[in-house]
Amino acid sequence: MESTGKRQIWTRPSIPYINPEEHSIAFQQIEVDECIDPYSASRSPMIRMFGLTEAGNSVLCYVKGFLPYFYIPAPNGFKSGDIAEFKSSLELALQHEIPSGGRELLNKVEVKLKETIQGYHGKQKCPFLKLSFVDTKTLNIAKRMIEDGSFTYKSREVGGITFESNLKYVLRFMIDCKVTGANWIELPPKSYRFCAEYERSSHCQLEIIARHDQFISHPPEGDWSKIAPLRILSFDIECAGRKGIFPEAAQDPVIQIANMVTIQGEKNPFIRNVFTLNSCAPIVATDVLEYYDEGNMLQAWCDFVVEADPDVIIGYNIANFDLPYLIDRATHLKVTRFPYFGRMKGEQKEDVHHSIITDLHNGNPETRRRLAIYCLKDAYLPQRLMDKLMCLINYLEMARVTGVPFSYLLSRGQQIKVISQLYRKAIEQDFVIPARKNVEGMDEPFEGATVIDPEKGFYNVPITTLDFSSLYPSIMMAHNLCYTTLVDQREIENLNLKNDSDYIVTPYQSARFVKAEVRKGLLPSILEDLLSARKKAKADLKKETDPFKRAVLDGRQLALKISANSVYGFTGASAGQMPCLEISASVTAYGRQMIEQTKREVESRFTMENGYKHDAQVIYGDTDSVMVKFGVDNLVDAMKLGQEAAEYVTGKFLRPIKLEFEKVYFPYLLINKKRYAGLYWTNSEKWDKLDTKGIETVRRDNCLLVQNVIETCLRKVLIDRDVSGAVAYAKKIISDLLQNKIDMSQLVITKALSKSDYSAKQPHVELAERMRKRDPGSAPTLGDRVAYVIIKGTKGAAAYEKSEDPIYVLENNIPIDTSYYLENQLSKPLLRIFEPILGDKAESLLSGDHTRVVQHTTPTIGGLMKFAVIVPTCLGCKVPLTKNADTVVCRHCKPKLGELYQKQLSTVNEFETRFARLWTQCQRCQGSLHQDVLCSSRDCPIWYMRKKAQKDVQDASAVLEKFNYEW
DNA sequence: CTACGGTCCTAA
DNA sequence: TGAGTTAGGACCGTAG
Repeated sequence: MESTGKRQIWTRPSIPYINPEEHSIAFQQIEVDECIDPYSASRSPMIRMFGLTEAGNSVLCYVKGFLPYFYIPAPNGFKSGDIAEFKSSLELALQHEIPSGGRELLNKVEVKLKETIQGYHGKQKCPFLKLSFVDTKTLNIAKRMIEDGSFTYKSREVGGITFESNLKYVLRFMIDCKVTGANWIELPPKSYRFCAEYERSSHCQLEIIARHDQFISHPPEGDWSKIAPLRILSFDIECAGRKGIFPEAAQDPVIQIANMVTIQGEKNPFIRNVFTLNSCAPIVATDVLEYYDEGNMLQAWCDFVVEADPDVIIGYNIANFDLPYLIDRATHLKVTRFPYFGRMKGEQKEDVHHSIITDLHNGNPETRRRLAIYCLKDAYLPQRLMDKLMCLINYLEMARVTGVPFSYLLSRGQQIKVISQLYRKAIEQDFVIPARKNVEGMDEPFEGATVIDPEKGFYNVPITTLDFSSLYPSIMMAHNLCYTTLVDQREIENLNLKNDSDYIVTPYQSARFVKAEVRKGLLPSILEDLLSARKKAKADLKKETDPFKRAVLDGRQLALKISANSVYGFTGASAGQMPCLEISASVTAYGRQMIEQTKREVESRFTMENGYKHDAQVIYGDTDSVMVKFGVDNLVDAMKLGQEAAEYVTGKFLRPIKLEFEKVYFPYLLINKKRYAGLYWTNSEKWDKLDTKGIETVRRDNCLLVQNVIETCLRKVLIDRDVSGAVAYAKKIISDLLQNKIDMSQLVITKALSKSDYSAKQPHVELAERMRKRDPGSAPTLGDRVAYVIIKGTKGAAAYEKSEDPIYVLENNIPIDTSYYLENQLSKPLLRIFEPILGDKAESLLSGDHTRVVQHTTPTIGGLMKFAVIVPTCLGCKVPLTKNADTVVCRHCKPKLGELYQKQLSTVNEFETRFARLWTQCQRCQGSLHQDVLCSSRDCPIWYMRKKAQKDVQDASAVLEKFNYEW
């Protein structure tokens, strides 16, 4: 044993005595997946539930006996006596496709009274055939044979359409057995048995076999909303990078792996250790495990992970950097057992273990990709870890609310969550859901929301904002919009339905829906459940004092809100599983009417004629909000009127539609549709924040210079109310820019490379192509963000000809086209901000002394900047020196050589210090300016600063070398 | 020179 | 196989 550190006991609590005949077992499942029962002759599908008990024992529960199935409408005149004949006929057809040696493929055919959710047809249940199969493969073949008409029964094609045939086995199981994501499962006595040793396949403490119809699935309510004591491993690696080079697994050893294991709900980690290569000074409250061979260290770490047996593994960017690095490194060192760590012994997976959370970040794919969980470092630790645990809890709550398994939240989209809920609602009322056959081109676009024409300008008076809360969900509830309530003219006549009393006509092409009194829609019920649950969660949150319970509740209310909002998107997803334009287009049509009506109501009520001090004016509005200038000059009045207006307008609409007063902007800068900034007040004492929408500060396709300048100017204007200070600042930056005083990291622009085939030439696309020619390996690929700077080029050259890789620019001393940055990046955003405030005077920003620079940049040779030669200049007086001479000073400055050497020496030292500092910072990008960024992606200002610093060190050292020739 | 389409990214 | 929606500003290149 190389390790000199003491090993603690890390294992889980020992297993209590459990007698399956007498005792029940309850556990919280944290993941559900499917597998094939290796001990069944028929290779039956089987469910696996991973989880842990309240005591913290890990559980793997196999659930047997659940068979996949789907429905078809029973053929005309089908009687229960026909079942046997139908069954053997379909069995025969299946046997023909899948020779199974006589083994049964179609397990069961049953007649069930069901109703399609598609359209209102007078609440009539009809006979459907429920077809259960021995496995999913067979199910899919049967589905195809029925859908394409190749299966016939009594010489007639059967159905064509199938119902619920595209629901995945795992989700089908969960829905039927009322299992939701991450809920508690109870196995009553006599309903389960422990696996025999030979049946075990995991490191879990309890491996159990249960049946699908003999367990209790507890809804996550009351006591069952608790969270089991998850063991959470967080780790962080350090590589011994060669000086100035980003670590590569083939070269650079892992020198340290720091780990913490925390039990969910406990304050402090119960394991803190560091695996180090070679010796390491003791660290407070941390076990130091020293190894003298890297392979041994990696192997020991792997064993540690197996032993600590975490339920969840988190770390800063583990999925993108740390884990791949460790695995590559282990491969390089031939640590063969390495990639096998995790819960399942032997079962090798190419991807990482199921319980590894690669992504705990809400937002778009981009922010998701650069997930930062935390760094196991310094003082950041407790808060960062806490944040990520909260994140984990939010996900658990999302899984519970929507009913999907945990992993779906990371790997699947929004639709599956709605589908899960829809199925759960549908099954209660014996509805069946048609499987969408072909994705043919029915994608007629539909009209979206209204954006009120803005009265652009700078408002130095309070602007009150009124918002409809959950607009689209509330519209669907108020008008009972659903698949099950949509009714056509023919059905209206058949069933003798009366307009207004039985059904309503929506503003979208006269789509009609029956009212809730005739039939309550499924979607409105889902939304009601979600929103009332949210109300409850928010109320409980108010009362709760325990921070963990608060976190659970907050995660819950957030999950409920997001879920409610995605229902509309689901009905409008033309390429999705169940698009319904009548619903989605009616929702937006109502929304358009409502925002217009709100504007009218506010402007006609709050008038001087009605006794108010001023006439109110709606100066802007988007989708579900209106910005109102009541004309008052103070926050208190603006808020009071906002409250009054919200209540007044709410009264004009159907329940549960509600207009709310939320905030006042003061001052408010309205630049354009979807572009504004303002100081945000929810009480009249203190502003909450500077709110910025759509403008350059929040856009990723701008360089940092533009983001920072605009941000600073907005703060100076809106918070400090210092317009002249903002102007002076902007002028200073422009002057700095033109004098090349701006660090290149501020000038890097990044844009996503989203297609492989572009019609128009663009800077990032052209650069990616050029980089591919230079070095296909390191060039950006589809989906990457391409970083570039604009360099000097021939006069009139297009931007796409002047884009260049920032690294290349640094390494080759290529001059930046600063005037491009002024004219094409900075000037328009600055003018847009200052024009509403300064009027025509804003133009002076872009002309004047600060824009006149003595140009002493190197002249360029033609357009081929790559070959530009930097003429060496004298260190003392900057006079150009003769080419090819290995000198640093001209003859006049020779006497000052000693002094200049000292100066150069300190420059080198300075650069080295700076480089070292940036290197530390860059290793994990902590504290990067705006977000957690992936260092290895070229989308990180610190990374460029570090690159630049590295080059500075090299250049300065080279100059220092040259002194050798001087004496 | 203007108009317009392609592209990116954001608001809601 | 698996994918929420539309509105809209801003920039750039190119056709006319």
